[in-house]
Amino acid sequence: MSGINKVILVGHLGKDPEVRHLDGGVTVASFPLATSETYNKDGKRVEQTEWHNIVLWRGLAEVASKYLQKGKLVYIEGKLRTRSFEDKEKVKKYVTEIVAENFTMLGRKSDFEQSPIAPANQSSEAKIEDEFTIDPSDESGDLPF
Amino acid sequence: MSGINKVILVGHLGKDPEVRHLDGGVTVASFPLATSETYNKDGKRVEQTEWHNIVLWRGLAEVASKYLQKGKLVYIEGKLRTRSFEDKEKVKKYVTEIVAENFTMLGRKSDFEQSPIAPANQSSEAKIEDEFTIDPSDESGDLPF
Amino acid sequence: MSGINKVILVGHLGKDPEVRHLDGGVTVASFPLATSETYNKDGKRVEQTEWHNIVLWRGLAEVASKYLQKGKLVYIEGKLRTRSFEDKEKVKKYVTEIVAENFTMLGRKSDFEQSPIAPANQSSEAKIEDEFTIDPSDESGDLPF
Amino acid sequence: MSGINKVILVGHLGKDPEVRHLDGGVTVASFPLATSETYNKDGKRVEQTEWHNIVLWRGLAEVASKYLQKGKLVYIEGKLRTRSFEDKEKVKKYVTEIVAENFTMLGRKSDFEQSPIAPANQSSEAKIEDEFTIDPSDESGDLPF
DNA sequence: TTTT
DNA sequence: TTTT
Repeated sequence: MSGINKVILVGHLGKDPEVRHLDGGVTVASFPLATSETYNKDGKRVEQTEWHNIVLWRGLAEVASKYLQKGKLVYIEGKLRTRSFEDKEKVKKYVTEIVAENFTMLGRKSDFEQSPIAPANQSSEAKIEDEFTIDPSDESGDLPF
Repeated sequence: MSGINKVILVGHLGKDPEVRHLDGGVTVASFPLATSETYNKDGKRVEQTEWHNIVLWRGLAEVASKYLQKGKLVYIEGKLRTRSFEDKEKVKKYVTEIVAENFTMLGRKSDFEQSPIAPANQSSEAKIEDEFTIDPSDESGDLPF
Repeated sequence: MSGINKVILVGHLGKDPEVRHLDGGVTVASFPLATSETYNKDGKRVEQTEWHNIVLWRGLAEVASKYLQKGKLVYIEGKLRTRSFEDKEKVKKYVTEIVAENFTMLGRKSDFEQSPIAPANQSSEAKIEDEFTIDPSDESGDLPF
Repeated sequence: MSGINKVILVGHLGKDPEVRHLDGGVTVASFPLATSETYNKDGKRVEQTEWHNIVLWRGLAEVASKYLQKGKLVYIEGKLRTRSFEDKEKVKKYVTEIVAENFTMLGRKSDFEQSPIAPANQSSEAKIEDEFTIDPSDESGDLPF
């Protein structure tokens, strides 16, 4: 029996993506993402920040490592996964991560142009877009009815 | 510049999916979906139903035509698309549709067993699941960190 | 029986919100929102823009009229509603709208500081936030247009 | 600066909700929720289940404690929150929870009629609905466990 | 610890 | 045109 396990986040990267290449040639990337919420408490603006562990696989990891950097604003869609691991003292611990299924960069063209990853001499064709969507399963065309 | 255009629905099919095969061999399916909302008005339970035009393409259309039928409860994720067309009197009109990107059947095994589309003599291996997820871009495996 | 009818959009306002005050003192605001999607077609970047009719009620309409303007980037959560109306020629037509349930402004603090709606002499206490979330309780009723 | 932190789940309760009344009179409820995913691996159906810690506050906790029980299928919308606590050995640990913002029961009327919480002699007027939506305003605060 |  |  199936269910739904979906997470939608808009926030800023706390660090550059950390990329690893596994034995089978599979790429994995991960980074922390902050989502902040501002609310009034006794007439004062309080900001509460939540940190999320984002994990991306294969093609998505490759694209993330190219385009995402510390500080960037990003929309992420994925699913929750809690896994256990042993720390250095061999104590079993749990982490909950968001396994990304697609992401979209939000923000300014200028952010990308200033970016250290965008070579200064790139052709206008190759310009990184203001906002950039990755969504492999996309479908379009004219509807016939 | 990109954005986000996402729809999430849980509701019942108003009709069996209508399937069409286009010239290029592409399959398209469509059906109406009802999402009902119940609320209290002056102490009485009022039900308000919203009807949605669901459209599915290619592989998703094929699976929908096999497993979905009038009355079934389904979770649908997709995007909004408004398109124009001419009616019989050549008047330009607009419709807003939900182009499905994946779906999950919700409900009971018994619903599927009673189903006219489930042949009585199928092996237990091929039994249609109580709930059934279609999500091509899915990714899993053990995380290496 | 209930269902789920949820829409999530991130896009730019096509116009300033249009605000109306109904007879009962209820405020309604509406504006078009564009969500753009960029994809590759035969090696070329193609941008496809979808336009959505956003409707906001009461408190949410008030806040929208204060903070949202043409061109701003906004996250909107709401539900789909299709309603019929008669055009000038008394022909029955249908529109599908997104009735907003909450929204969050995305973008730059500088956008807000430059804003014509932000008086230059406001105290720092009242400064409009870089991004700003509104999340009141849901609202419904008959749409007056 | 704000962001978006949203979780959407459809799954079954692993246990009855556990309800606590805090000193200030605030009610908190919590329960584990299972979301299962079925996929093909080498021609075999594999089921992977993810467990989520659901937390509900105040009015939402009250309604959950009345209507939700072990085994029920439910749609939950909420936000992620990771908090730290000390275990019995005074070791600092972290848990990630979903703080529910609203929920909808999915499933069959018969489920509710069989329910031990539905007194046999209630009038048909008071019958618990097949599916039932709760959508109060958001709630937050420090979790007491 | 759910569900099929 | 669904479902309860």
